Amino acid sequence: MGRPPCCDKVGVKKGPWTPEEDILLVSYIQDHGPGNWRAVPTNTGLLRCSKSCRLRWTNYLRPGIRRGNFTDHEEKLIIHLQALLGNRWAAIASYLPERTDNDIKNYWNTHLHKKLEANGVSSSSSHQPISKGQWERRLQTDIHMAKQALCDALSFDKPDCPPPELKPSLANYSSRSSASSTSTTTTTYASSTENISRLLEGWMKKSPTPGKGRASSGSTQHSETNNPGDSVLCVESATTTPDVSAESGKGSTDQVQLPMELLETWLFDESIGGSYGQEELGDLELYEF
DNA sequence: AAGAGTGTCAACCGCTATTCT
DNA sequence: GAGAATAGCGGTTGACACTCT
Repeated sequence: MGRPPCCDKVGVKKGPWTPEEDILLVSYIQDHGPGNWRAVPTNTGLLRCSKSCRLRWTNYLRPGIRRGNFTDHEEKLIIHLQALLGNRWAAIASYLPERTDNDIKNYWNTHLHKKLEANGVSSSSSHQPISKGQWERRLQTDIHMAKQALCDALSFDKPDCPPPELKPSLANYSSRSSASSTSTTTTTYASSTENISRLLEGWMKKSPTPGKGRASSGSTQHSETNNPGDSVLCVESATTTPDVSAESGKGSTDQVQLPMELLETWLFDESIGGSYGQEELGDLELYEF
């Protein structure tokens, strides 16, 4: 015996969300908080399946989301992380807390991938300069080193620092009046989030931590042990399978803190699969938390 | 001005891991 | 423990907007 179905498959509406539907969803989440998605359609009267409600919330209605106008820094960070993690968009999105995995994925597919190919730079998903096995062995070793570094770091009595999604960049952003003030104006409703963000302001003030999902909401992605100013990146590592390659993207994961110098090694050392040489990456500043 | 071609992105689909009964 | 549903992820699609001819 399993759980009851989340929603009726019959009569489920598909296609673009209307403002009315968004308001219904936001109002409900304002009162109950995100999560328990199977209850959302029945409690709100929305003719949407729970999956669609969750997607709408995490990708468009959730507070603190910025849409469009990727900065140069974000662009380069995405390129770096894609080279490192492959098409693990949720993991990549966890390093850009204002962006959703779907947004990053779209941006990669429509802009960055073409741009890199035009420049003759290969991405890790399309071409790897070393064999997968080689890369994985090196990755395993480095993850081990990173874990060791983390253990060492934990042995110090350092104050906790917030996970990336709570870092000042997001906090500053979340306090802005409009989540889409920098986005390109379009005529489609879905891209016009200003009205929604206004709705959400009240909720943001009284809600402690929106979202409790995995990578897209980010709350389980990051250890709370890194400190402000520490040059580390958080990278998931597979614990149940050695297949931690970019292609896999599945399997249970745990979290290790990558020292920035190690990340730099990964990123710039072509012999271990760093797809981009220093000259290609230009003046990228590595993202520091 | 109109049709064709191309680009963008919101949403859906199918899958796996996790959770629940 | 088994089976079923949910949550979440990445890949893909299709509608719309924009550009070109």
